[in-house]
Amino acid sequence: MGRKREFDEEKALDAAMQVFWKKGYHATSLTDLTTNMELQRPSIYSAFGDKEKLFEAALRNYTKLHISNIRSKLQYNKSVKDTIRLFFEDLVEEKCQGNQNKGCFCINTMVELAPHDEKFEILTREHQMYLSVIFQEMIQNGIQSGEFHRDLDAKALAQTLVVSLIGITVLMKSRPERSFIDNAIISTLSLLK
Amino acid sequence: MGRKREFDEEKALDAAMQVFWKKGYHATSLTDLTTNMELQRPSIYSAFGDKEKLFEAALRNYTKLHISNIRSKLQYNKSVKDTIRLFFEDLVEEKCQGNQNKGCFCINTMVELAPHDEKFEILTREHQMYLSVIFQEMIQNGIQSGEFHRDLDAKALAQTLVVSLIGITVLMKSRPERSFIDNAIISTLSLLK
DNA sequence: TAAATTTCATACTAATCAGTATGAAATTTC
DNA sequence: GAAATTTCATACTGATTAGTATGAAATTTA
Repeated sequence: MGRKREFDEEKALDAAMQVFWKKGYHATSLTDLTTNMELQRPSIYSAFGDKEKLFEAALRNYTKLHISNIRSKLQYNKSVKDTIRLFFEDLVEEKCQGNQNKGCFCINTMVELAPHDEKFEILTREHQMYLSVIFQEMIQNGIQSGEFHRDLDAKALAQTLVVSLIGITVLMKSRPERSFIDNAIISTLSLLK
Repeated sequence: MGRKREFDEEKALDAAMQVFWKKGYHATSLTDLTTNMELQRPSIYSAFGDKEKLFEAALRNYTKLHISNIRSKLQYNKSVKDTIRLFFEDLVEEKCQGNQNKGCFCINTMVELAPHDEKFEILTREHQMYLSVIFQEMIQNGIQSGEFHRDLDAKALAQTLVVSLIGITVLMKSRPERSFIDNAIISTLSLLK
């Protein structure tokens, strides 16, 4: 019964994600959203609730995509260390180029909203923890296979990688010299041995 | 000639700095500013220009204070490594407590404004570069005194410390387990040897 | 003391904000 | 095909936004 929805909810959410990712929560207006989602206001409100609900949905959409993206980039091939190195180098490469310096939506939200809203404090924290677990598993594989020393602290090193990842992602927003980032990557990866 | 200014410009700027530091640029309204600066709108506009000018003045005020703050915390005493360790541990301690998770004003701005305004891209980048130079000088001292290996890359390690500092400062906004941060500090400092 | 000048407080502006009421268009169920 | 139901577009709401015009209060120069 009733009329059929004319818009693709998933596409609309992706568009919302892009806008919030680029501009953040407060700098994004409903007008920005209607323009980019190609939807009228009532459609947005009926499908996603208010601005904050939409933001949360967009962020959850992002973290899900982000995790699967990272998982595929970290597919085990030969050396764990080389895989991680390539991951970091790719990060620098893609963020330097076309990608207009949006950084990581989750990190942006950690800075903008986590201190003011427990919901986002938890959401962003759990995402980072999840990332550290992925790194930890990789490092453990490296230990098992003999690539790394037996007495390496996989958990601690994985958490260090996450801290480094955040630092690099944030610092790149100020477009520092390439070598600044490269040096940080080299030093950090030298911990894996 | 004319009436004397009744307010302390420096105090007003400090108050503005606190508000922008806590809430960021977009989430801070002129009403927030008049309340916290205890000034009427026309007084703010005549003394500092518009909202963006005031923000820039507040940020410059912050970076100046921040540098002198860090310089005093990094006063050389005995071991360079211990001094740096203490610096990072203090950071965790103070940000965990009373300080209501504001993080670093400069880093917050790097995330919120640097990608959208070249003026802030430059300002925040230069601040981070300045910090790395301070670390670099310390590490060079450590090499000179024999505390560190002769072949340590002081510049690269200093830049790594800055990346780590940023990562930790940002991650703490999501209030992760204390050990997460502690592990990152221990690992990163293990590069100084 | 009088004129000149600056600060400050009130009250305002036009624009934009998030969110919604209303009714027409479209589709389904009966 | 008629009634019921849902979506969509237009146009609106009251609140809040950044920024300012105006005049009174206060101080200085002459």
